[in-house]
Amino acid sequence: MFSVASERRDRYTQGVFNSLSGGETSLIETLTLRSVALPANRLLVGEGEVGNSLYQITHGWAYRYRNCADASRQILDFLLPGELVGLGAALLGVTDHSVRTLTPLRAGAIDARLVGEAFRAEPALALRLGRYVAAEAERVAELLTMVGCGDAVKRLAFLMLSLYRRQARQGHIDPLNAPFPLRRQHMADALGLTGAHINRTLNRLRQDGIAIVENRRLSIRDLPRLTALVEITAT
Amino acid sequence: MFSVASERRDRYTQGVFNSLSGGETSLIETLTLRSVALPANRLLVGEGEVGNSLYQITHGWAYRYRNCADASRQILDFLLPGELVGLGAALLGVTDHSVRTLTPLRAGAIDARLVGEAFRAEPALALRLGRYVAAEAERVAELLTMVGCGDAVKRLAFLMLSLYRRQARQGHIDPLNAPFPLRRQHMADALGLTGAHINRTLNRLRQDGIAIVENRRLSIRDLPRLTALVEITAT
DNA sequence: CGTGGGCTTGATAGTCCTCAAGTCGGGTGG
DNA sequence: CCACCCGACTTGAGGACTATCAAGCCCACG
Repeated sequence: MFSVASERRDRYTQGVFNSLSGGETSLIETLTLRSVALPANRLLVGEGEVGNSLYQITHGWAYRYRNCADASRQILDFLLPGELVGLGAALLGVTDHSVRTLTPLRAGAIDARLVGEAFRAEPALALRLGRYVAAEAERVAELLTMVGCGDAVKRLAFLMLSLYRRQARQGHIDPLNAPFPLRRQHMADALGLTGAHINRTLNRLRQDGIAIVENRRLSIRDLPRLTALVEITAT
Repeated sequence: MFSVASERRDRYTQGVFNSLSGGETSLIETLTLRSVALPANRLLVGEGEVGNSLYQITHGWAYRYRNCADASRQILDFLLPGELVGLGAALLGVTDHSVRTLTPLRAGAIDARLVGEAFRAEPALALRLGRYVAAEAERVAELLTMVGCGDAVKRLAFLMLSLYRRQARQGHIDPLNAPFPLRRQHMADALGLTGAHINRTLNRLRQDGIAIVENRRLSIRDLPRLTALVEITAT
């Protein structure tokens, strides 16, 4: 007897809830509330909410960001299928950032009490959640490093590689035709650049035969050189 | 009967281990190994270590950073007395960044098994650790936002305010004479600027009567304007 | 078929970097 | 106690990278 929710979990939750014990699984199932579906570019979690909203993405991408000044924002991380939204908020009690859908998105809403329950009664699950938070922090630190130390080419190469690898880790992905649903402005907001300059930089990467972004897909033409751009290049 | 370790903890651990239950306290005491003392500018944790090293700082400051290219690095966070070093590494099993002392430093080394034990047997302590990791991630996200969206003045104002507030939260600090042991190069590496430009920007803040950094101390002359620089300023 | 949003591209300007030389201060060894 | 020395700081000139602004284009959508 499988619920719809558990089938979904089997297929998509490779990063967080895979291979759980029976108690953990039943706890999660008890606290999984409902499934939500949103179009692209919708607010999932608003900054400053006293969020009881915890989601696990089943289909589609989203991104976390903070508003800066008037019209500018900083994208902190992209969220892929299988990943959690709002775990940090559930732990700290407040959300300091917003989350918005990048593509049409489906997600399972989970009762935020899962977190408290996990720490109280399911140590293995709690540890998993802790590691998830640490891994997320890891990614933000990596992005900060690139924004702080790299020029436009290096930052963009990093973003491409990073998103490609995260997808590849979950299953086979064609490097010549990987999903890459970011618009120019998303890349700009993630990397601390402008849309216009992103465009120029993409042109250069295309002309150099390194990578092409087209039609919301990424085609990596020269993985070694792309990797070299991220690892070696100074400014 | 108080051990040296527990006295230290009473006075300095306001962010992490304060007001613990008896079981938690005894667990920590069991796993607190020894005290270490280091001069300034020494490596505490090296990148790539399979770190069993978990510390709690008792005196002095340190900072986490990642090496970028050849000679450049990105400082991710500063670590103040009472805070933990190496918790992320203890959770994930690998360290992706280095930690270096900023001032002469004393710290208590804690057996990294504390983390596992906490999750297994002390849920309240585990939750506290989880929150600590989330708060640390929070700070990195905030720094990324400033580096991504702000000009030099805004970034520097943010850094001053952020470090001042973290100290003020732990006890009363004179805004006109707050500890600020960063060299130009540390500010540069944290904010994605160069030492030379940090210097010019500090000059402007001093000439505008907003803040002065001198002799490793920070003197905030106009807190409202300093705050406004961080919150309002666009470009 | 009109419209709007995203993309593209050019010209111009600004912020910040690079490089380099000179100053200052503190620590060390004689 | 003093001379020396090294690292940190300071300041200037020139240049690189990226932002800004603006206009035209293309496509998807209503």
